[in-house]
Amino acid sequence: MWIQVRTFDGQKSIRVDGLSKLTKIEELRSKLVDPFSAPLDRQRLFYRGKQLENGQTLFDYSVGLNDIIQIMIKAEYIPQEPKADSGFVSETSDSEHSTCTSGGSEVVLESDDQPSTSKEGLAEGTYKIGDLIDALDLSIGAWFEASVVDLSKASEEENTELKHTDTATDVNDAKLVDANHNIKDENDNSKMDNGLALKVNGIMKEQNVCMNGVAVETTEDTKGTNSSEDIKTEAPTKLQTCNDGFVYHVKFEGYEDQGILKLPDKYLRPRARTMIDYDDVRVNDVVMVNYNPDEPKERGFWYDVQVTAKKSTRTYKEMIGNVRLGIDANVLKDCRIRLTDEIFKIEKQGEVTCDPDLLNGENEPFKRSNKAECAHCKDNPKRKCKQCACHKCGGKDDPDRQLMCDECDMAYHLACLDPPLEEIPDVEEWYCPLCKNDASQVVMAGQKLKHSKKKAKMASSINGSTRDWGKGMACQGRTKVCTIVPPNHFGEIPGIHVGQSWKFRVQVSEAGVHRPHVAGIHGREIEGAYSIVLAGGYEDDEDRGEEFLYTGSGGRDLSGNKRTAEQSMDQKLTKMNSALARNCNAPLDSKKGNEAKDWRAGKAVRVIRNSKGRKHSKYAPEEGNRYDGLYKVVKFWPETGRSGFLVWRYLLRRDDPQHAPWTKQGQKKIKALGLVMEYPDGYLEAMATKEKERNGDKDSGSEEEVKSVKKGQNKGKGQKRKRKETEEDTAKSTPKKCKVTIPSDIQKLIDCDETNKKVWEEVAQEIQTGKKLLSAVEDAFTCICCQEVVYHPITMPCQHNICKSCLQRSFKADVCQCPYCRYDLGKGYSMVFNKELQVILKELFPGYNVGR
DNA sequence: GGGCCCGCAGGG
DNA sequence: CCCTGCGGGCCC
Repeated sequence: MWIQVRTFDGQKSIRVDGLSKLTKIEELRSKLVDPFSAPLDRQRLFYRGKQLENGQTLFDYSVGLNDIIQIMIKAEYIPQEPKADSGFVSETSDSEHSTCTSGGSEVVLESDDQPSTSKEGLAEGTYKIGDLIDALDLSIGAWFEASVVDLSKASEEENTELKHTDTATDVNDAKLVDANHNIKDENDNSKMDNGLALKVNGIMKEQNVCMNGVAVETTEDTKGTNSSEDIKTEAPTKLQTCNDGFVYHVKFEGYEDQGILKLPDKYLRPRARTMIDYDDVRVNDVVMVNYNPDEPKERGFWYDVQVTAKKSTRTYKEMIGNVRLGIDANVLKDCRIRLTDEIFKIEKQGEVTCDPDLLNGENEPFKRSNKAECAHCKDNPKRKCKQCACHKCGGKDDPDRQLMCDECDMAYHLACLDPPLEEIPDVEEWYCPLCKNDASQVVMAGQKLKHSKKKAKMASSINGSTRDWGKGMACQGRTKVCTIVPPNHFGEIPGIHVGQSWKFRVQVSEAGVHRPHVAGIHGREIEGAYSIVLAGGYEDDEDRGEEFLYTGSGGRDLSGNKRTAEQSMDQKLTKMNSALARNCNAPLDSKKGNEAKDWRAGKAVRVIRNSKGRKHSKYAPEEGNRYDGLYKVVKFWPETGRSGFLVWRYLLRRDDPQHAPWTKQGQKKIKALGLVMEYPDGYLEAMATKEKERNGDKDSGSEEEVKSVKKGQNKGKGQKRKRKETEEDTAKSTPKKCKVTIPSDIQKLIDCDETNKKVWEEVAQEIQTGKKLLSAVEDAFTCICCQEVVYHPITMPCQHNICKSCLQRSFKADVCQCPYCRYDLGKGYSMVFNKELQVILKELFPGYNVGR
């Protein structure tokens, strides 16, 4: 086995050969000393977030074949003269100061509510304490109902910066849902908002960032408020927000728990109270409406909008307008306002009263409703909601008795927890059952691994044997998974050609051709068998190439952790044996077996032949495993096998338009496609180093050989090499006419299409001499069904190129499968028809619904 | 060359 | 969770 070791910066990466799963970490380290110039004690190794410790094995950490281990090389310790001032002081003071001052506002957590010392003689402010106003939320630019709770003379600092006081300071409060839940919800919302970073009230700390963009930095332009002269007197570089020299301490209605915000008069105005009828709104009017920039059909927040158009029918009224995000330049153009039953006049300061006493009775402002905080339950207090209330029971009762998770922010009733809690726990952080890591499973750096339940149950740990599992592929797992088709896919795998071969069974599994590593039949009892491997594992097999007799599985005693054994009991038609029988187009008879009348109508089985079958079969490949195409089960029956025990036997017959690999045409195609044995990544290199070690350095020829084999490994490369050879050949024999290379498709046709070979050679020549345009033949393919050459094939979603006439002849719209490989085009999984195919299918089958 | 026996992945 | 298995490498 081999793995990759890479430095953290990715600069250096090496392959380490000669490992086994049971290799100890210290042994691995010794192999890294030279390549990384890293002494043993300075190596730190990491895999999947764990630091590898001496004494453990690669298997303990589940390190697999070709996996990457990261190496960190510790710096050499050089004792230094201690310095007098080691950055201690600057570190703490720095972080204290810089927090929360990012935008135009500052969040200040005051532990005790200090009364303002400068309150006397402040009655001349624009607003009075207790005034009912609308206040602008700077982060989203919407107006909220608020009231003035205090005011103070703007200091020099406050004249330029907004200040915010948060009253929720109790440590326990931070844990309580009531105090924090809203914040969480809004955070979630803001994630979804497209760059608008919409949040309620700009009160959370994070919002300082948002404020930057929306309001504060654009205060030079003050067209939205009263006295612009004041501003002009100020130095242009300094941000000016206070017009009357006061800052108002404002409480937002419905968001009281989020504290008091200090705002200048510019961001305040008398509470909206006058509803305007839709019909009275004129174009160019500026009014306040409810709008949701993210979900225009839903309720949102209250924004000022300049109406640009009105559209109405008998039943529906809407306005088009430019929504102002705040009082400054940011505008959302041409928004459709649908909530036209609620349009408010924008009140001007000084023209109306803000005094709550005077606003009583008929004058009392209409309570406006905002966007629901919980998108799930729309804030319906009667509805249970596991998103905004207890995540266990959904109950909204007892908010004080709910705990919020510090990871997912979901709330839980103390009583809903298992075990239930009596009190809010006195801990820094609390994690809900879904987020909490099992502390017993966490491995700290330097700690030994916790033994896993799974590994404890394995044979190796039970019998305590010290036997090594080998340095090869015997105990390796997959390094890739086939996702092109589901595991229960019948028929051909797109992209896999007849004749393609793999050295190891695990690779065949990775390719999706035959998934089990050891088992001969892959299938499901009630569905059928998808693939089988012929490897001469059962003595009753008989291989005649186009047809063969296969033996079912079972009837063996596998005790002692064995994978194979001699027949020692009768086989049964269950599990995989039953699966294979179901491929036969005949009812399942588990006593006598059955035979298909129309054998081709059965389900196709992919057949893989393994080199081990060579003992009895001349059709087996020389090396590894070869995909031989699709076969059908003609009949199945029970019989007494050579062992004297009953075995189930199956007759399979080839039914695949692709030529078998042992035929002349098959061979040609394999050659043309450049198919060569595939080895696992790094395998050949590992073999080469092994060989080198065995021979010493005297024989370097073997390595060369390996390299040349590897070059041909990749199909593409093999093809290229082939093409290059032809080019060179032609260059030698005929004078060079043109530098244009023959397109690979044409080359393929020259190689495979015996009957039209001359035609294709002519075409190739025409291309090379510039007589024919490349684009005209780029689309030339052989139809996978009739093998005719077609210029514009129909490419099925399974990548098969099929000519129009073949598709027309064999495609069944009601079955909806690729006529060649029976790839399910419609029902099984989400396959998307390309446009070209859609058009063609519609043309061929007028009633067929291709658009899904 | 034959015996031994392991993880891994798949299905039930 | 348990049962199954037409691999594969190493030791004798």
